[in-house]
Amino acid sequence: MSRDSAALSRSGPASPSLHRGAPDLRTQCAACPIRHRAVCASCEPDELQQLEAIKSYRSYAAGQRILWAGDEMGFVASVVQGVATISQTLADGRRQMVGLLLPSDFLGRPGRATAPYDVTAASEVMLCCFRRKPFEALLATTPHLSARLLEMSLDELDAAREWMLILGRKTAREKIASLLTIVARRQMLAGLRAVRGRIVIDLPLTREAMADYLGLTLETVSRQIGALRADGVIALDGTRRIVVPDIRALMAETGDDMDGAPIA
Amino acid sequence: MSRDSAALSRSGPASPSLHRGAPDLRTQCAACPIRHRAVCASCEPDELQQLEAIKSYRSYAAGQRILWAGDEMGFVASVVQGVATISQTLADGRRQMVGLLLPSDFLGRPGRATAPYDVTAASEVMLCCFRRKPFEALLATTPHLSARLLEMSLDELDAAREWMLILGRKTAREKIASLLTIVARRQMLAGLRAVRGRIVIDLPLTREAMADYLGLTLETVSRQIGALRADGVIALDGTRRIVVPDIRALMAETGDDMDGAPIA
DNA sequence: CGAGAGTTTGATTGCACTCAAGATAGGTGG
DNA sequence: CCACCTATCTTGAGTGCAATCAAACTCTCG
Repeated sequence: MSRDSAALSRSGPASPSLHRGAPDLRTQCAACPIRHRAVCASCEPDELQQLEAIKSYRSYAAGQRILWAGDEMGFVASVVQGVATISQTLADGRRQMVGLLLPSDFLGRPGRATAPYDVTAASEVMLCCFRRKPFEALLATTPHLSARLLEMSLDELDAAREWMLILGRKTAREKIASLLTIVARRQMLAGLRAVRGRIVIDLPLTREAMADYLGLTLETVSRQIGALRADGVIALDGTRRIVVPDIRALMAETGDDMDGAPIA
Repeated sequence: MSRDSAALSRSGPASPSLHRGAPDLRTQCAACPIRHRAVCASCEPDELQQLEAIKSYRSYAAGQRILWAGDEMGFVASVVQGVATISQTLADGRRQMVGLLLPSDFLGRPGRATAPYDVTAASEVMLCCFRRKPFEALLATTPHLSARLLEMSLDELDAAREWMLILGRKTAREKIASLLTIVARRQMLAGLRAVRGRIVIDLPLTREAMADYLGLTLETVSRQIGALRADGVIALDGTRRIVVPDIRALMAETGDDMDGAPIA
């Protein structure tokens, strides 16, 4: 998972690196890969300038904790690159992932000072962090920002509700197919890998992380992925990369109504 | 469930009644029971006046569908009174509740024209409906409104995530205890029934609706409620009213960390 | 008092969990 | 370059919790 991460992580794995002040390409919003999908998507140049003044980049190594539940949160952030997970733990250690953060997703809640969930980098992750207090001030005076945040929050709520259906009512096999479909859809929206029906899903999640997403055990995840492979619905390229020869066949395994749009 | 509903429903069960124009007590926001918790909570008098111009009340009988997935939505609304459910259905009929609407909760999504979920009245329900288009216009010009809606959406997202943990990782017994705890907490926040530890939960949900909430079957719900009763954790007053002699004992059954605030 | 929805209880089944080895792969140091 | 080491993943056997199938019971309500 550190195939192409050399350029990204210059700091040690233990402490996030701060690139603030470096007149790097990455500090210019205009060249930002998530410019048109993140919370800042509808901001005007002058509004971006205000955001630039309170932002800084932080990188995290795969596996590194970004936040612990209960931590003081001095910032909110956009995910620029990589995948992070939001999870909750029961008294006896049972864990459930409650959020999957992909590039352009927003992390943190304005008005909340302490993190209610654990956040962990699943792959190499780069965040664009905004100091919380000034961000909240901007939010109050910048409709372009608050309207976009509302829209993103409502999208997340929809995603959470789809996820509830998966957790509450789907079989193990349907859960796996649903997860793969969801990630494939997100990757397509981000403009990646749409090669004539043959879709490659890069899922930097361990079997255990998938199990925590789906409310299963890692053994069941492994068995069901094996079964989908044996049935020709998916193929594996290593353990973390999944090739889907026919996305419609995969979607037929999710248990959903097939009324929705083909893929996106 | 129609014990005290005579004053509420003047319309037949099939078609919602519209009280618009009647200079009734209920049409005055100042006297509204959810005035300080709903989406309009932080609005100034002049802003309320603008809302009054686009609002109307609708009542629904217990069991009546409020919206079907795919329906055109001409309005968004606040729940004034009663309980409604938001649910999703799989191709073969499996159903999962993905939202529980209690008084002051908001229904609908600005910018969305068609309902993605089924919405059903679980008890007698009264909605305060705002025509969607003018509401969206107000939202764009009224920070008091949009900020409150953002806050409420983020609260709902938190609730959805707590719910995911319940669906994904809790046992049947823990699920029941969690549902009761959540409803008890909401009722306390609404200022009801805090009689010296002895809490009465009015849950106008059938066993089947609870099952749809928790990702269980109605038989399992019945059995686990029976088990909690047999263990003295709860008592029943009819089938829909639950008495909790010791809320801490109930919360101990949820599987959660007991770090959180006692009740609220 | 009968009808029907809703609820409870019982018997059995089955899917996913648990416990337990192995297999594979990525990374490290000799 | 290879052998090793640890993570991760796969596979197997047996169990258990909740689902399923089935029937009796209990409220309201007409």
